[in-house]
Amino acid sequence: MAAAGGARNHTPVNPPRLQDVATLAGVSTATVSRALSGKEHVSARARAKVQQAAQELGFVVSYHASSLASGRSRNIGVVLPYVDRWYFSTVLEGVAGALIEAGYDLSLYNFEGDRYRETVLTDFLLRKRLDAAVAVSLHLDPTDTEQLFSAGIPLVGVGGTLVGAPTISIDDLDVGRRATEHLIGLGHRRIAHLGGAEEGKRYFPMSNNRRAGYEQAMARAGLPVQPAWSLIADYTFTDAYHRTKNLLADPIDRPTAIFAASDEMAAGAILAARDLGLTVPGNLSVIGVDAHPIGEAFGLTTIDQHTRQQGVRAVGRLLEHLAGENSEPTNEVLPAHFVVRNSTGPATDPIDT
Amino acid sequence: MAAAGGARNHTPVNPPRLQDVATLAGVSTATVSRALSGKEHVSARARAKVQQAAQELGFVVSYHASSLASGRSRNIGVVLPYVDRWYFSTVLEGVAGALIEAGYDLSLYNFEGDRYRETVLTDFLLRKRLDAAVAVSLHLDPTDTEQLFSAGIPLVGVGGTLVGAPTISIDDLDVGRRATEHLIGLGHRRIAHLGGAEEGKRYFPMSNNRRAGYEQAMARAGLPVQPAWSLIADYTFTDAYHRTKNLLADPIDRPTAIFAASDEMAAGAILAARDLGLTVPGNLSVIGVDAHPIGEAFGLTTIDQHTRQQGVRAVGRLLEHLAGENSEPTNEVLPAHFVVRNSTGPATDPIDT
DNA sequence: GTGAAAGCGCTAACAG
DNA sequence: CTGTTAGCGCTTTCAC
Repeated sequence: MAAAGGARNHTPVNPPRLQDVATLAGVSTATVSRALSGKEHVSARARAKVQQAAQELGFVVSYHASSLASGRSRNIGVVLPYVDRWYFSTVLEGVAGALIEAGYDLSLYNFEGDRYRETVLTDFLLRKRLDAAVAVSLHLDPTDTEQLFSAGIPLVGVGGTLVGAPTISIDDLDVGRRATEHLIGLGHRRIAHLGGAEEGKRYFPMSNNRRAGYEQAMARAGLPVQPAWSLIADYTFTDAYHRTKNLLADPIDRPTAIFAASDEMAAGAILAARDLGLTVPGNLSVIGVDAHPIGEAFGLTTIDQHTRQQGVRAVGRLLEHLAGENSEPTNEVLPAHFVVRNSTGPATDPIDT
Repeated sequence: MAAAGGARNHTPVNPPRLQDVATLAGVSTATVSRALSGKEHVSARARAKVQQAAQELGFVVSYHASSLASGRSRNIGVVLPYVDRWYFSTVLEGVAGALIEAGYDLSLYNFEGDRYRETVLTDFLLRKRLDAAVAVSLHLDPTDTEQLFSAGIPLVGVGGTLVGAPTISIDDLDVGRRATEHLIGLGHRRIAHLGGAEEGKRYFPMSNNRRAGYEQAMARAGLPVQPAWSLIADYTFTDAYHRTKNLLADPIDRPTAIFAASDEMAAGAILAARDLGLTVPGNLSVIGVDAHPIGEAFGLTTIDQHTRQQGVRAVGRLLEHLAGENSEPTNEVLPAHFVVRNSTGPATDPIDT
């Protein structure tokens, strides 16, 4: 038999059940249930009595019982590869806020890179406790998604494409192109790119697309893309700092501008330039992507991808899906905007003809 | 009646129930339940048959049913004021990892400052779906905690003290004192502090304690604490950058060293100094707290508070508590260590006699 | 060691 | 509009 319920370490009071409220209000449990969940077919009078009684008893429905009986749990899973990185924690803030507003609980599943990928997918996500899930910047095989779908868990993706599910993202190719064109428009011809790695099967092709946008813009302008100037970093400030320092070490043959795929990397690049005695944007222009708060102090020009909003919109899409609307597995593209500060300026280096 | 179960948007298969496994294995549901939850009193043979059958059917227990019947949900709540700030997201990573290892689900509750404080405390936490909760750097009134306790939700705090519950923290007073003494030991006498605000009732007195440690060290060394040099910032890089710039503007009357309560603020201070043409540590020494990854590129001297580990330990403590051990409401102090790089050096400014 | 059976607390037909 | 009544799928005594 189940535990008698009650507190585990203090005043062990038996929490009131729906039946208690019904008795006190002088109605049936069915009416209490309807009244409390805001359903139709309850007289104003009954509703009032029920609310009064529930209030008096300090009643809160048991989610387990409610979920078991109804098949819905008002609980959404959020699956991501990292939580201590800016992009992910910011999307998470957006998702969490939107979920609270909608009255949903949030179950967090962190892969920690690939470490818990299998465990989460196999042991956690399938326990039928989720109404749906949002996958942030994750690459899920059709096998993985199919498994979730057939467990009755609809999915919405953020940050790229996901087979068979609706997704929210920005146009990374376009972002890469616009950032590069901003630099080209300022007269730069020697432009390097600091992007992310492909990262196996874990990620959406975000990094690749921004890099492709860079290459496309360069090609259109008839500019060469030197392999040595197309760097791969791990999206951290420090890694970008070190790689940029090496990149800029040669005073004769160095770029006059850098397009970094994230603001943290862009800021690291700026610091590296300064440590080398170069001025920004005097000797080097730098543009990033994100509108990360650290960019302000660096005077960083960037493209705002409205990260938090991506999370908010993902929840919106999910709720629409749950309501049976807009559940086509299409990709919804969110806009991204320039934020021009002063890390980018006209190319002046005489070397750069 | 409840929904027939099954998928919501693809192949609507009825998920196997415990009964199905029992039938296939030729035993009773009671035996299946025992076997699958690793309990005693099951013959090796029965256990094997059950596991085989469960495997075959792809059976996963329904957490709602299981929780309702047992009163336990293997679900822990994590409550914090922000998730998009480094300290919190890093503690969260630690908590999430430890929880996955232990087979627990994680429900995330983000206050967003104070925005959802009431909502979370009132509407979400009390729904009897949590076995316990960890509160990260949160100030909870005895009223709040008592409410949780009597709802049967044990609590563990991280980052300070919490009335009536076990807590994990570092010794902030000591950290503040050691950081300041490091500076004093290098010969500095004009030392400023960049700390956080008291922030109403939301936070643990972390900021205050680090500041108190600073004041204590200064007093012991017979050094004056100028009010104008005891700055209050919001823990962000950018705010620290601006405040430090103002602080250092006066070339005659300015500090030769700064103790910042976080690495992000310390890094912002370093950038501000450089923008003013000052060298670090030549003209200004800076020390932070955190071991934030950004510190490396800045060569920042800091005190590592092993943030992730605080989260891991909190879960450890919680599991002990749930197992009935070590449930005294005591504070467990974790160590913090110096990481000396090159943002701190001997005081050389002639002004500083 | 194993099975029968009584719930856990709530929801949703269905009948009235 | 409201009450009655089956369950939702599992855990856990209790008897065998």
